[in-house]
Amino acid sequence: MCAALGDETRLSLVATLSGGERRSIAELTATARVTRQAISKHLRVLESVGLVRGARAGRERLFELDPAPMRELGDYLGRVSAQWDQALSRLKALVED
Amino acid sequence: MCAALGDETRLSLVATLSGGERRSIAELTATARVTRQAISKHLRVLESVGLVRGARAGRERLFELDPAPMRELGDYLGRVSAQWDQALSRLKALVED
DNA sequence: GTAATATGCAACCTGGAGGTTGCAACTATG
DNA sequence: CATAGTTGCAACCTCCAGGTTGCATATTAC
Repeated sequence: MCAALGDETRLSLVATLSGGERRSIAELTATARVTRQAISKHLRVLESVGLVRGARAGRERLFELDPAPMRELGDYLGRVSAQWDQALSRLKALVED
Repeated sequence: MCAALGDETRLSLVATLSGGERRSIAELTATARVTRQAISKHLRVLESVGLVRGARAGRERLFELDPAPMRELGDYLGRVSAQWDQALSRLKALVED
């Protein structure tokens, strides 16, 4: 269930899109080492998770990064690290005392 | 390459072991929904990554959590979240301005 | 010694993620 | 309209993590 960014190809897609400009599937394929179909699949996954938005524009389909979930991810990491701090101090207390 | 805690079984193993007491494979299997062999494999993986330590004790093999990598993980999360803060402000600047 | 317990080892099965290929459909351009 | 470019759809392939089963090995209990 590596649902999102565990994959290298997918991560590089997000990295490319984090440039801020909207890219077509063909463009995104150009800089990748896999088939257009593979890219297309990944984009669909990323879109279904909400990390990315795609919209038709003429005969091509332009994708852009959706910053909202990124911000959520930031908050999440913040909360998680806070929990970790607590968990770690508990663990330390348990082990080092 | 879901190397460590992405898996449910493995995560629950760590959770159980975070109780602090050393557990045999049989004990760990008792509370799990999979075979002893599966548990054994998971423990070997966790051991190879350094999250867990196992040592023979008579005819059984007792496993305990190794807190050190957990602490490292905490530090790591801290650093990552810091990087995220920076990345997010850059992203925000890019999008919201 | 013998039986029961706890583990190790090895072969095998399975589902799904990541890729590819081939073809059909739509759009722009001349 | 014909043609080239961009995408969608579907079938197929391969690899491997997670599991299972069966048997061998060690250790304790009797």
